[in-house]
Amino acid sequence: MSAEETSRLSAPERREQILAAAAIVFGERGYAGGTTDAIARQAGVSQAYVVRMFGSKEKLFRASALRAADKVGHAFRDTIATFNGDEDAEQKTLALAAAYTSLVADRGILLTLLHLFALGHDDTLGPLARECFLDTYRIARDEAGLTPEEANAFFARGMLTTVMLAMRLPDDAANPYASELMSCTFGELTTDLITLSQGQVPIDTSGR
Amino acid sequence: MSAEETSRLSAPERREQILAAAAIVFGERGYAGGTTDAIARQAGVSQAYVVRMFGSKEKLFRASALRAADKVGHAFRDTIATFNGDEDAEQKTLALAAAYTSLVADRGILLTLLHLFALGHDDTLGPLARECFLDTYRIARDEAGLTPEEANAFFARGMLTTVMLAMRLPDDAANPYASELMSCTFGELTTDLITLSQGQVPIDTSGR
DNA sequence: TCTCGATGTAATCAACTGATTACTACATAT
DNA sequence: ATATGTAGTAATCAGTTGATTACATCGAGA
Repeated sequence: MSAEETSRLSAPERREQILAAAAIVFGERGYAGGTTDAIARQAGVSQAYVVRMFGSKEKLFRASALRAADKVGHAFRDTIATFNGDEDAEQKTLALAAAYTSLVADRGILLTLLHLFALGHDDTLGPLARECFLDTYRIARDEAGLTPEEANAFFARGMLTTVMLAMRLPDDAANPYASELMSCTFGELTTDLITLSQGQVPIDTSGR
Repeated sequence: MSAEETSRLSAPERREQILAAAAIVFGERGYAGGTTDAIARQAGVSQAYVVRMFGSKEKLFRASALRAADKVGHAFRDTIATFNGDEDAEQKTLALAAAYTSLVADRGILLTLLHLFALGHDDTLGPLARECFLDTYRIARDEAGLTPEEANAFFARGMLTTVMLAMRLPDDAANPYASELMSCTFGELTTDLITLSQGQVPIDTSGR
């Protein structure tokens, strides 16, 4: 992904590339901790270009968060579209959970959303956090047809999953408590998620 | 809390005061976003004093996170100490959940932990995050005697609770989806948590 | 009362970082 | 071929912030 010697790209292509880089950097370091320079480096462009394309770091973060929430929404809707109406709640929940965990492969988006949620006290980012979260909740309730209790249990599991991935618990797979918790949370996908999580290379950290 | 005209205090007293202020500031703004100056202002001391007492911002954050995890551990152990061995899993889980939500009153500690967990990719803070989390998990498994599945469900609910509070979802109590989700997650404590959450005044944000 | 250690601050520094500006290079259409 | 708009960068600036230093003030014990 980084250090690609791509020549000129169209603005929409660069935009997507920068947003992908932003998801990784913001996902690992959060809003305040993620620098536009680190994002630029990850995307293979100059820091000035990143700022100019999005106007400001905050606008870039907003775009990054909205893109992440959009990806979650699309993954859910794609799954819901496969329902034929005969599924019970457990089947639907399992299918949605599988869709959610598959998003781990899209590096950074789940972690960027977690950082966004954690910044709910911020005057300008807080409303965005609540909007993104409630939009997703709405999909589970109205489009997937889960009951409040089912949706609640589903989101609880989702949050635990996200936090465990943010903590890099798969790095502690040798720890019996960690491995027990992961098996219990991820089920059959545990080994897949562990290899997936450990295969993600660190972002460039050297000076400007 | 802030702008107190307290005269000289002993070092341990100041230390605790600064740690309480740090929990609030780090809880709202995260590690990178929380400045030593904001913490100093919240504690009513100078920025230089905050840094010197803890050596560095990172050491202060570590102390703040450890203190938060310690408070969670103590709350759990205090609850576990009331068990007489006749409780079933649901009773124990409910009692622990009540203990956890009561920690919301200790402003910032749950949110500081969430920010710590979200920084699990950090080279130096990541191990601390996993340690704090697994220590708490260990208490639920070995000291409270929950099964892996019970502990899993308990932590899932706990994470959802924490994220909802971080997002300030109680501010959206007028939103039917938000209120439904809160009722479902918090049960009878919903109204208490809403008033508690809304009573917490913003931290000082004016210039240095 | 007079030290002397501990509490505490003002002033300042150096590094970092988001943003801006002026510029270059490439592609496409006429 | 040349003009023009778009992609892209190097250089630089100004504000912020963690850290350091030198200094001030309080209180307890000899």
